[in-house]
Amino acid sequence: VVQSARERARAEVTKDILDEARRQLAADGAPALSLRAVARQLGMASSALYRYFASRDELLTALIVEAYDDLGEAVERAERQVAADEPARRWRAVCQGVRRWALAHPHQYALLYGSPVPGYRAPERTVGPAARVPLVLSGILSAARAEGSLDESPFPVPEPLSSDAAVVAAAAMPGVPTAVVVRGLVAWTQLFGIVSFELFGHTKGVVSDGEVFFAQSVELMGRFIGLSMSLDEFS
Amino acid sequence: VVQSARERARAEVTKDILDEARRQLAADGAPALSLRAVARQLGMASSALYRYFASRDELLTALIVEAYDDLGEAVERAERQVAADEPARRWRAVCQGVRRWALAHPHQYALLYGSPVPGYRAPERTVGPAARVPLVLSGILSAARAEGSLDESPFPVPEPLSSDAAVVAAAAMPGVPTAVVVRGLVAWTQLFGIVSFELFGHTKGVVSDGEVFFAQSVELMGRFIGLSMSLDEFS
DNA sequence: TGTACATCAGTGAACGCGCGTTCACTGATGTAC
DNA sequence: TGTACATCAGTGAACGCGCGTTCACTGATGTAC
Repeated sequence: VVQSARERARAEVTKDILDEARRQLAADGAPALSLRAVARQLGMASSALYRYFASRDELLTALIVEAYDDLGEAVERAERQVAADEPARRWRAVCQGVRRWALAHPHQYALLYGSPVPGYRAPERTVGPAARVPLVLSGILSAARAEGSLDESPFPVPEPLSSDAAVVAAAAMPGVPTAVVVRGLVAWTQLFGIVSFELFGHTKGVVSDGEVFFAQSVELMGRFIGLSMSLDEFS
Repeated sequence: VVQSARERARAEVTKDILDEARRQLAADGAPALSLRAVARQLGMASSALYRYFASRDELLTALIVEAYDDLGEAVERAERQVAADEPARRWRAVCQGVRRWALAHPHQYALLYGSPVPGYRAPERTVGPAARVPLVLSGILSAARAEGSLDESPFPVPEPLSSDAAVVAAAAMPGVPTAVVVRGLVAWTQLFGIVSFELFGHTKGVVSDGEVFFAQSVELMGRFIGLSMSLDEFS
């Protein structure tokens, strides 16, 4: 792949812009991010940025995609470090991965999972990256089910319901019963719920040790899903 | 209580300002709320607002307190409409109350439970109103425990953990075992997690019917807590 | 290999807008004697 | 009951700031013959 000087320069400047935008996002949060500030820091005219991003929203979108991918990669990496045939450990690794990434990147987490930016509509290309964590989770469920270690008994779902709401999610987990899919979705919302609450300050004055509470939550929700979470493996 | 004309006028103008601010918040979201726009709508000079609120942050705080109280009241009202000695129904009522309020007031919900406003620190006086929903939840747990209908078996918590993290929350529920308190906290984070996900668009393309999924979630988490959720009572 | 033309990155000025907050002031309401 | 003074709501101008986006332009890089 041969790149002309122009192409190389373009790639480099694009990267510089993203780097600086990411830095400002991490430092001051998404609402404070401005094209002019980025340009100023890079020593270029603010109008020059329009050669690279058509608008502020496009820059925001690039940062969102980046953040989803960064989170997805961190979570996938964490999962890869435990044995593939031990769903309980994979579940723990994924949950801890999400929390750790969130604590390390609070403003990017808020950009992804906090209040939607008013007037901003997420374009199609954020969907794929946003699906990485859910995909990892459904992989764990599928694997546990396949190897027969999934306890399907604890929580039967009233029938008229189970058939309905989770159709789309179920497509990612062929063979997994709908009742289990629903439990997985509930655990998914709980995972991000607890992380958001900790990060956004809602557990202040309620929970004394966020890390310990989170670890407990992971154990409990793991069992809720039907994974075999042996107590002695818990560290 | 006799009010001078001045006092009456002051109370009225204060109310007008809050009404208009609430209207703009509900319409465009917190980031778009500006003192100048409020003043403009009321036909007064923007500087006049400073006789009533020392800064934009103070106005925001007033709106936050108001929103917490509105949510708290809605939830308490919903709970009061079911029998006090049926914890399962109370749990359902409270969850539905939270979701309904959130759907009816998305921007206020986002103000309370979305990304923290950068640079804004919530003052003490938001703490009480913010605690209303958690208090209602802990009341349900306490009542269920007191009447002996709480199943404490399903999820034992590893011991080194249970003693630690939930001390503060446990104080609101004397007599309730720590393991149960932790389960309650987990359910609490799940409740707001699922509502946030629905409201902020993270279940789009995953869940087809938000209402049905939520109802299932409520049943499952009710059982997770240890409440006796009889299937046939489910509507 | 050299020339003519097209493409493209970057500039700097400008448009049009909005914001929070301060300050000296006017005039009305309230209070003390 | 009437007067002198203090309190307070509201005004309008100003400060100082920042923003996203457009546009005509320069000058360098790339391309076709």
